[in-house]
Amino acid sequence: MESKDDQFSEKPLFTSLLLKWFEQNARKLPWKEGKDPYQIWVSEIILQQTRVDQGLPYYHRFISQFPTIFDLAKAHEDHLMEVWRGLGYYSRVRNMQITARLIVENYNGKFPADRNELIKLKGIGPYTAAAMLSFAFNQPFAVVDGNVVRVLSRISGVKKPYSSPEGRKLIEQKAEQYLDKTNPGIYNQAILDFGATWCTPQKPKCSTCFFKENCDACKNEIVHLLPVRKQKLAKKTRYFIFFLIYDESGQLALQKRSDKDIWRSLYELPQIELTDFEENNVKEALAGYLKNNFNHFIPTCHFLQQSFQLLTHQKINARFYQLNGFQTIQSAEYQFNFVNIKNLCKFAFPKIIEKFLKSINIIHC
DNA sequence: AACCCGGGGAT
DNA sequence: ATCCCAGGGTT
Repeated sequence: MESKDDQFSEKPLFTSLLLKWFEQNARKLPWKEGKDPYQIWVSEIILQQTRVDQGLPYYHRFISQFPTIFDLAKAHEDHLMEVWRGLGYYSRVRNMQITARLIVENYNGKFPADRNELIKLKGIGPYTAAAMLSFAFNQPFAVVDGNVVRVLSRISGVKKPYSSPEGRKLIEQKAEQYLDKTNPGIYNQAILDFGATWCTPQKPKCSTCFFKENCDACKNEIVHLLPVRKQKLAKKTRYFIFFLIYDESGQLALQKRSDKDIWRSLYELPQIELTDFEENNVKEALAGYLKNNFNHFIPTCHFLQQSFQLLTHQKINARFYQLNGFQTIQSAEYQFNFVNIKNLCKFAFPKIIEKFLKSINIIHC
């Protein structure tokens, strides 16, 4: 009686309040019903980077198609993909079958209750291992997923991104500190449900939160700023000038891009890259290019058009010029090749090049 | 450490 | 459009 109270009061305040919150607010989810490691594993893999609402119907279908790990191990790949279709991240299900076969072969169909063993399995990383160990085997491992990072960042005011070594250390330390080691499964479920339904990314329910008096982010009114995400690299802006060059027989000059940069191994027009499109800079670059590459007979140079392309990490500015009066005899050491424009369809171009070639009506595919 | 994998819901 | 989701594998 007294020991029970002592035990309760020894828990961190956050832990006690979270467990109390969970008593009233637990989500009912099918994989919480039993403690079958196989079903828990299936649910955790499905829920990687996937919302519960989205994954739920897939979970039911998966379990009905592959009720045991033996069914999964001997399933045909087409059947797997049919069940997984539309869920995304398809390597998840391929890795599942690799792991299922290994578990059947080496472990008689039963997952080992050992983190060092689980973590070796395809598709099981730190999160999924902790989830399986705590949910199925009641071992004291704290889950750390997007929900947990958000909750802990806010209540503890962690301003380092989880992706940084310092941020990761802080969060993992807090996760370990708050974990209820006597009931790790319950605690982990609680913090996941709390993150998913209360301490949400947008519009968290701070005004009715059990922890608002103690939450660092809430007290300092920086909830909306946490967690700090890894800074996306600023979009680099690049400036290319592409040259449309025909030889005497009407063939077009192309060159292949290197393996290092964007558009690797695609084809493009002969090109120079500038630091900007400031007028004098462009003039100098053009003059230099013509002088260095066509020193016996300088072609004339006409501006055709300008265009833009937005990539994930880069903003591309492109200008296109046509060079007239090119003479093949001087081309021996050029890095580009001349291609019959009838064959242009065979080459893979960056979107911005393809768009240009279509705009001047020399490819149609 | 950076990049890749993906469809979908919320804003 | 952008963010983010019960992350993990590869290079």
